[in-house]
Amino acid sequence: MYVTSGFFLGILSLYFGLNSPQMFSQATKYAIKSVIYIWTQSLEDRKVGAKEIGANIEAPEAFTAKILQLLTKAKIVGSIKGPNGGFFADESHAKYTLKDVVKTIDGDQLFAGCSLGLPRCSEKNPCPLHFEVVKVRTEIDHMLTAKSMKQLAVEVIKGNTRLAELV
Amino acid sequence: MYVTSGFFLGILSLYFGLNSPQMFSQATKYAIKSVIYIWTQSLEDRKVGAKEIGANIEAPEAFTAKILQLLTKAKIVGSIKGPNGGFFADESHAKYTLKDVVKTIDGDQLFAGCSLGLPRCSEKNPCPLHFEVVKVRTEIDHMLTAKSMKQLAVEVIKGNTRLAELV
DNA sequence: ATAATAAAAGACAATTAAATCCTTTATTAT
DNA sequence: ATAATAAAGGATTTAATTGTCTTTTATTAT
Repeated sequence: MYVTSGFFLGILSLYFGLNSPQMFSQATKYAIKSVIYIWTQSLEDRKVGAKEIGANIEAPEAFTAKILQLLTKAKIVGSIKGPNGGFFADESHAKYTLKDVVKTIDGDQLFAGCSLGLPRCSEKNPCPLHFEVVKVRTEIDHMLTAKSMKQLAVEVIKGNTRLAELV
Repeated sequence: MYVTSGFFLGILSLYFGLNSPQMFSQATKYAIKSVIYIWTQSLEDRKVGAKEIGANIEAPEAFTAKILQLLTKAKIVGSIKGPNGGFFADESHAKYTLKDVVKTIDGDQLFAGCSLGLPRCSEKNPCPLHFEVVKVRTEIDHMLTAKSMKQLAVEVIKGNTRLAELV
């Protein structure tokens, strides 16, 4: 009796299950870290390029550059082309919070709409999770609006929090 | 002067941005609704097939069947093959909550790990969101453990909540 | 025993998100 | 003006998630 050619295929078979949906998309995580990093540098009067940002937040440079385009278009940070250019933030950007960043990249589905996907879920017509989700969203809203991106950067500068692994 | 062939391509150009990460993956949403639906029927002593489940929770049948396999393997519901078979839930399944369902399909990344992806994020070494995320997760944990799947089904039977659109 | 039923399992296709690469545009220093 | 720099824009690739289809296995009624 011979071992069939399909023997090893079983090992490679795709395990369905074990996804990993998290609070934020990967793109939003990079966006949050990028904006905070830009602020840490702008508070010391340095403009930064996509390459430097990617390196400091441990994110792929090209993908980070795409995300920076969206953040710039949304006016959450500023950018200047050419030599001595780069991304920066100043007082005109000081009002923005995590919520603005998250909405720019992921949209508002973390805050709005039924968590089970029912089109007409409401107080009067709730899904099984409706009222508990309202409470969770209250906390999410607080998390995303409590501090400005600038304030979050100050904490990083102080060494109280960090954007990447320590070496 | 002629309109170039690429004219309409611009319209089709991919907008980067506007993703939609939500609290739960689509698979988990179907899983939650499936288990609650199975319970509503089991409480009236009916076993149900994947086809009926898919129809009643407004989910694709074949995909729902895959999810049911995982739920069955995790012993969150029971199943019996063959004529008069189907999915069901009884007192041996009465202890399970939303948290068990979510963990089975999505894993525990909604509750565990750094929301910004830092490998060694902790109280002593926190990311900028760490302490706020802890508070959000307390609420998420409450939402997912407050009631058993059976209790959620009772609310649906009573007409207090629902799993699909009303007609 | 046999046919019918329904879940389990596996392979595959489509869609969306993540990531990369190449070209164009704006700016600045020489 | 020209070369160098850096963001903006576009097209494409890769990977993960979502969704479908077909075959196999277990069970039950005839």
